[in-house]
Amino acid sequence: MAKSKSFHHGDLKRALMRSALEILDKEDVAGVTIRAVAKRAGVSHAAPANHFPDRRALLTALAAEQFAVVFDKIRAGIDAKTSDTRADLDPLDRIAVLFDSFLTYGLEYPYRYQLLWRYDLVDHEVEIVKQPADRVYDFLVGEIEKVVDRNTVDPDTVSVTIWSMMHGYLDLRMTGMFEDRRDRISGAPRAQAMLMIVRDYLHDLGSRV
Amino acid sequence: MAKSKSFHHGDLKRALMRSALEILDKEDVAGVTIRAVAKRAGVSHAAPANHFPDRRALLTALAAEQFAVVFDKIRAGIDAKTSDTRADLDPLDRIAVLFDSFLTYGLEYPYRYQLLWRYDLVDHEVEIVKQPADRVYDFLVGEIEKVVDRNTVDPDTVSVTIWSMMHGYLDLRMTGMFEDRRDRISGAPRAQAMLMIVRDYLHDLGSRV
DNA sequence: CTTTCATATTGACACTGTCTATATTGACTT
DNA sequence: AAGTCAATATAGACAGTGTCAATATGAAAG
Repeated sequence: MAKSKSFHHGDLKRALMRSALEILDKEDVAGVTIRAVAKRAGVSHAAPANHFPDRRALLTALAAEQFAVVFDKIRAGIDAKTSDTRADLDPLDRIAVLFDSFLTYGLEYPYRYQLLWRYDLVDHEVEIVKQPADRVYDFLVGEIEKVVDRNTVDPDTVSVTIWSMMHGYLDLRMTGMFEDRRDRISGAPRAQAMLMIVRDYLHDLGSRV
Repeated sequence: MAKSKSFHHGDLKRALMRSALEILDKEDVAGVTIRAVAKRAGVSHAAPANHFPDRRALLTALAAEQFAVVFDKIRAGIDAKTSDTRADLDPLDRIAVLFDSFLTYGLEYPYRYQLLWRYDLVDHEVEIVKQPADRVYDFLVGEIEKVVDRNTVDPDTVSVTIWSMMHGYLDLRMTGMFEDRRDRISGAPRAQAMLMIVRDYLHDLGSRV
């Protein structure tokens, strides 16, 4: 085997990513310093350099992994609901699962979620990030295209709009923008209400065909 | 006079904020370091401490100012359109102006816009930030309440949804999420198309009353 | 057993924010 | 007009950061 326990430390790369994630579960990405991660993994401050050329590379790898996690969450959610109802879900229900998976993830792991979109810390051009991120987005576009009539409205615009709404809500929540009176119904219930708006909108579009 | 030219430097506080903004127009907020701002203003690296206890305070003051700028933009936009048509705008048009002002600002000054929502760098609890930010948001809520029927849908949720969409689009654009095929119609035209969706949605809501 | 080379360590450098002690200087008091 | 005071600016230091270079370690290959 090539990846188990062999060298000085034994798969330090994985250990570093795990340490980084553990920090990210407690604090802001600012706390994920090379030195802190190294210390937590029990190695010297320069050891990570052998596996990640710089901090950006470490955080990029972490984000890539998490994008994949989100995609798996969506897939699992759809599978679960499908086997429940013993029938294929219609596009609106599948979009609802996407929406729900995303919001659940974001509300449960705010710092992980934030990392995903820190373009100053994560390289979104690199393939290991692009691919899993695309898979999620493409899924949304695919479902929207099934629902929407091209002659009535541009499916791309609808996709961008829904994705924006989803992300915007999570991002703004973390700034505290929606706290206090603004979010009397906060967190998941609010998200459900937002989903209803999307549902209504899409349903209306469908019936206009 | 108390604020013109008097002390060692002469209203260094203003000069520092101007320097910071100039940097922010060229690069990420990461480039807005205390030392860089000080150098640009022609003072020593510790001089800013007399006016801002720490970097957070400087960035908070900057964000506060910019929130006010955005609000003024909206107000000016509405005034302009009102004097054009020589009649009061209906709520949908006023929301359109809000939408447009925000997106124009965000697309023109991406780094300024991003600073507004960096809760790790800006104190959103402090009054100088809260007040101008609230004024913008309250404006949106006020107009939505005029359009929406409380029995059909919760106006708060609609406000949160629209605000989220607006912010989410700008934020995601900067990560590159909507580049390439995803945003063939990019920037302002895409924003216009999104606004259309909002318009349609709100209009339908209105006609259901 | 020796060589080899990926991996890990130590130490250094430039940069950051922030603290302390010191110097400057405009404005007010007498 | 002279002298005091308080606000403002400076210089230097410190701990922390990412990253680079030189060195050490040790598992696997010959």
